[in-house]
Amino acid sequence: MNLKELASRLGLSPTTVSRALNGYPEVNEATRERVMAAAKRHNYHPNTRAIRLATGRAMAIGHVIPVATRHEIVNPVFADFIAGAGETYSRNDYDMVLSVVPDEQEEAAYRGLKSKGNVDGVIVHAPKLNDPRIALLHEIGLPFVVHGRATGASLPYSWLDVNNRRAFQRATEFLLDLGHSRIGLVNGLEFMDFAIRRRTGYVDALSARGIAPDPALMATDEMTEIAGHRAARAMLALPRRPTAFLVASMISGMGVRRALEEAGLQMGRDISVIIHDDDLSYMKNGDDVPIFTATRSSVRDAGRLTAEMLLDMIASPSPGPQQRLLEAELIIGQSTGPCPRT
Amino acid sequence: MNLKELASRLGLSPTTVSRALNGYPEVNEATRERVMAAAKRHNYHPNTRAIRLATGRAMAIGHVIPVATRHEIVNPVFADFIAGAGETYSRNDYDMVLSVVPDEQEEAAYRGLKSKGNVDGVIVHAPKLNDPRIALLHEIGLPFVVHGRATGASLPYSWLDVNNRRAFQRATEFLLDLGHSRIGLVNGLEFMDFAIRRRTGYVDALSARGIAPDPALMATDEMTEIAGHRAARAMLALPRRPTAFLVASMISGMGVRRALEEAGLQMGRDISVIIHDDDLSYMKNGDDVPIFTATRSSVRDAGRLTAEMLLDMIASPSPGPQQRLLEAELIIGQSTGPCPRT
DNA sequence: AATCGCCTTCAAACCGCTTTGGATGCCGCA
DNA sequence: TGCGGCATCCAAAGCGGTTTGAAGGCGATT
Repeated sequence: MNLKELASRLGLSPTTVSRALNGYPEVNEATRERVMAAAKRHNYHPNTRAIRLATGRAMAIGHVIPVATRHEIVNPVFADFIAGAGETYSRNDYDMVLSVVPDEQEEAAYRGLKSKGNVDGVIVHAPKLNDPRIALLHEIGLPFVVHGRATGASLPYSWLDVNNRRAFQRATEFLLDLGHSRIGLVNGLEFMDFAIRRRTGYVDALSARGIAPDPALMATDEMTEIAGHRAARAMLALPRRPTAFLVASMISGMGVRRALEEAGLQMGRDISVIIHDDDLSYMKNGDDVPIFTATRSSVRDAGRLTAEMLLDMIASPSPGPQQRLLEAELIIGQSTGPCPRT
Repeated sequence: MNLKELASRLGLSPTTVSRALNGYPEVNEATRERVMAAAKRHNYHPNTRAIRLATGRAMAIGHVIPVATRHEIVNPVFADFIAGAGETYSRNDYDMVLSVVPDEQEEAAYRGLKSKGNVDGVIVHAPKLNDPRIALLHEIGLPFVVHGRATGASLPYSWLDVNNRRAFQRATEFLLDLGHSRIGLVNGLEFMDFAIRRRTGYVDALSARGIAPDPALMATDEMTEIAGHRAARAMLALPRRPTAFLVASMISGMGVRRALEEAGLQMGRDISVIIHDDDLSYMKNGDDVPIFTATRSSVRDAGRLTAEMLLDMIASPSPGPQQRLLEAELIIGQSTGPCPRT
């Protein structure tokens, strides 16, 4: 069942039927209702491919996911972000198209999306220091919003980010207030923008109290259980071990916890841990009482909001970029306590 | 730059240019080369929307992700499966479109995908006992492949699955051979097809040795750290606690490990644990030596293969369904050992 | 020399919708 | 009575490709 057939059944022209269905004013209300009823009765759904060609809009948003032969990126946070963004798309009748490409083909993927007209815009994930994608997308003229920020970018761009610096600064201060002064930072990879900001927050908080950051207490690696474990174990083996850890993610946190348990230390009593909690749906930080004290910010909400921002931009392009900074909450769990006297 | 313009620059008709670019035989080789060169020079990429309308094919595969207000589903396995499938799509110039919809709209989502012509086929995730989606997709005539199987389905369908029953049977036998006889099963939700099969494997192995399954040793819940911890702790509190655990996932396994550590039990010595390892890229089971003894099967490979199967079916429709059963490997890690004498 | 057939190329229809630029009919008003 | 204006509706021209049916050119066959 297509437009033409529906129109002929109704004894109307395709023009009128199209307008009736799309809510244009120049059609008689009685006619409109007749058309709507017939459309429903015959289960008519306009062909998306035709709409797209006729309107020149793709009604789709792209997400390019570079996938290295080396691991990284297919990160656990991604699934929840996508779920959030996807909800927004569904509500607005947009499609979400994912391009999974080897990372050396990332640029080609963006260019292809634009020149082949597959999408109306893209969301940029996991921005890095001096991320080249921002200049690239400007050049090819594809609307985009970055989830996160890219330190070093010279061009203006739209973004939505969590205040990572502030979150880690507050977490550090919280630990300092509990009497901890040797605080291990188990950070993500520090070419990732968020990791840079988190370290800054940590360093700033220490410096503000006159504590010089100790490089031996600052680890940077992938946010996996393995890496978290490795980093924590190394720090616990130091002559003056840390009395607290600040950890980049829930998963790293599990590795840290494993190291603590191996060392016979009880979390929350012998040693304190704060993690960053993305509030992942399959990796909750406890039921009622949080396991870990954490800086929390829902990455799923971020997905929802980032997508909304992009759809807004596409619907009503404005000159300047849109930007939004979310604050993480600091939630108190069972993993922190006063620094034990030594 | 579009076909018509390119054609006129070359002094050819759109027909010829189109055929030259698409490798049709009825065009002079010299002409073809001239066309190819011009296309490259002018950076011509055919408009996807036009191709789709003209050919009637969407060149896209859909994945419907129902998202409950309650948790579940946005599961960690999903990201890796998608990454695998996405690789296949990219290689074949297909788009991957994800529909994230509230679960009560799942049926409508499939119908919409078909009637609006957004996709050429879909992949069905996480099949349940008597999954209604199979009959639905048959009815609406959308090609599909199921990742997993759906016990109770009466219609034939294509699927790719891991031999979950066999994997858990072998794992159970392995533990039995080590002298364990009280083995706790920390399973996923048992309306999920894979969880049913795993339990069957476990029960079969026990029965074959004349051991009656003890309901107190069989837990079923979501595969989260929290739930794994809860289940293991409950079993460890039994008068006759298990000496081994068989666990549905890496993440549940971390919860189990936490329970063991709380109970002061050393994994691999005091108590054995086998998990199922989906070989997730961000949640590796150890570097060189596996942490957990595990039944392993890469869900990313599964994604790749499932997508290939679907593309095959679309390219050359055959009457019968395609089916493929992968075997999991049993890899030995540090979490298992002989049953300690009591 | 006329005919046949192959190799190339092209004009035009088509995919299913949107949108422009009228057309038609009717009412109100001068 | 004549005409402007409004409310409705429609024919046809896109959108940018693919594909059908046909035609021109040319060497080979008879």
